[in-house]
Amino acid sequence: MDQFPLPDWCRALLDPQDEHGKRRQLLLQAAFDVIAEAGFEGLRTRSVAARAGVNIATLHYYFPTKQDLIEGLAQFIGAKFVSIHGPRPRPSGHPALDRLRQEFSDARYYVAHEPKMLLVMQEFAMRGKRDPMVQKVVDQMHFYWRQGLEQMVLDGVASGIFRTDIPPQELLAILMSIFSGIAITGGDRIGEIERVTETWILSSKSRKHSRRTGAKK
Amino acid sequence: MDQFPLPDWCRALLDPQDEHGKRRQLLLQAAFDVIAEAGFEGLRTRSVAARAGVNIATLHYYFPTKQDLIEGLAQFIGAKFVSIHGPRPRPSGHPALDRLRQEFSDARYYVAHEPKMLLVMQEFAMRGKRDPMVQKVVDQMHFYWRQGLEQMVLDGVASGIFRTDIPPQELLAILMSIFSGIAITGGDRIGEIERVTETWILSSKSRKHSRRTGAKK
DNA sequence: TTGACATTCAATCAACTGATTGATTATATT
DNA sequence: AATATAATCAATCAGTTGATTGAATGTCAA
Repeated sequence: MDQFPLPDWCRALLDPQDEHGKRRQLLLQAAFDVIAEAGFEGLRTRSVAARAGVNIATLHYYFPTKQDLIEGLAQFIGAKFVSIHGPRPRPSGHPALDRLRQEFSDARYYVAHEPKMLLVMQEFAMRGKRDPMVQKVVDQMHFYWRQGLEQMVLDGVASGIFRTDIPPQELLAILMSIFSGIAITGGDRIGEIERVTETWILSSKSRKHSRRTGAKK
Repeated sequence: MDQFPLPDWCRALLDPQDEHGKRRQLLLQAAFDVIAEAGFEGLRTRSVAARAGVNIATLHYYFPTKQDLIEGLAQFIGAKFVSIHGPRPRPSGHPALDRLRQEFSDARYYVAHEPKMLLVMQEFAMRGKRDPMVQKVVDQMHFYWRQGLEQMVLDGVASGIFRTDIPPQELLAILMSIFSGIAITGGDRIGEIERVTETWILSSKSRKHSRRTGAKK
């Protein structure tokens, strides 16, 4: 959505200049679609080639093995994930609160406009359990996400906008659980969850910020 | 662990008398193990038969098609899921709080002693998206779980042990998100999450109950 | 014993699947 | 023009996979 600072490890994948890179992306997008529809369970190199409109041998020209294709796609969606965001919430004057609301905005955006992304992400998270190369990328993304949230929590507690009677690490743990839960439960009720989260996490003296004027459509 | 009241739809599956039923369960357990190790992605009828120590044709005698095996397993783990629980928490005098702590106890127990169960459950949840018959069973379990939590929330709010300034449906939504999150994030930090949850959810006048004397090993 | 039924398995089938081969075409370089 | 390189594809291979067949084995009642 907006421009966010991207981590180093994902820049190269998102702006292809050469034909070779574009062709690669076409195949990766095809693989993405196939997995979104049929899961890893139904991922066939032939399906990917057919969807991309190329011969099966051409696919193997760009990705010598199926595993190469999968690892390439892991990088691809990893890069996409950190570059796609929901609309920025109206600034509240408190960076930590803005960051929290951004997280919910992202969640809403993915559920509404990029459901395939969440689905494929889940597929990769599960595959990672049996595929070290995939797990590496998953861990990378998870670390990046966790780091951002941790910074938010520390900032929020330090600045007094978040309640200070709960250790930051505990806040971080439950927030991560909440957002992970949203991603898999499909994300109905995000509105309710956001309201409760703010009620819970904001310090009593900062409750005046607790509600925005209206929800974006 | 303890005896819990079981819903009707899962009794028949758990106490086999006849040889036929036992053989069936042996095959289902084998399928469970294969999925736990390789996911649906790696589920092969031959692997299941081999692990059960029977001929592939014998498997097809009990489960004419692979789909039959999968649906049978869905019922099987559905039944197991409602019958396996963590140890009962020490009674606090408040049913709703006991129920909440039971939920965390269950979460701990599954993470520590039945990690395969959580893994396979996730596999089925994902497969359900492309398999209506599986989804039916998944929905059944989800509904059963949700209903129990909803009852807890309503009870907790009505009895005043839970804070009353948050609508019950919002409490329910975020609690489900939290527990879903725990199940997939692997469940480290359950202790922290439980502490924060109680801090958040208990009404101010009932905080004296908020901590137990010690955590079970 | 005989016959009906349930259970098991070796052998096999047809379709699928990841990957390779060898030829062909397009583009760029000398 | 001649040569090299990149890209593409039809055809094919070897191994896999869900499922079937038909024979063998066991069990129990008549």
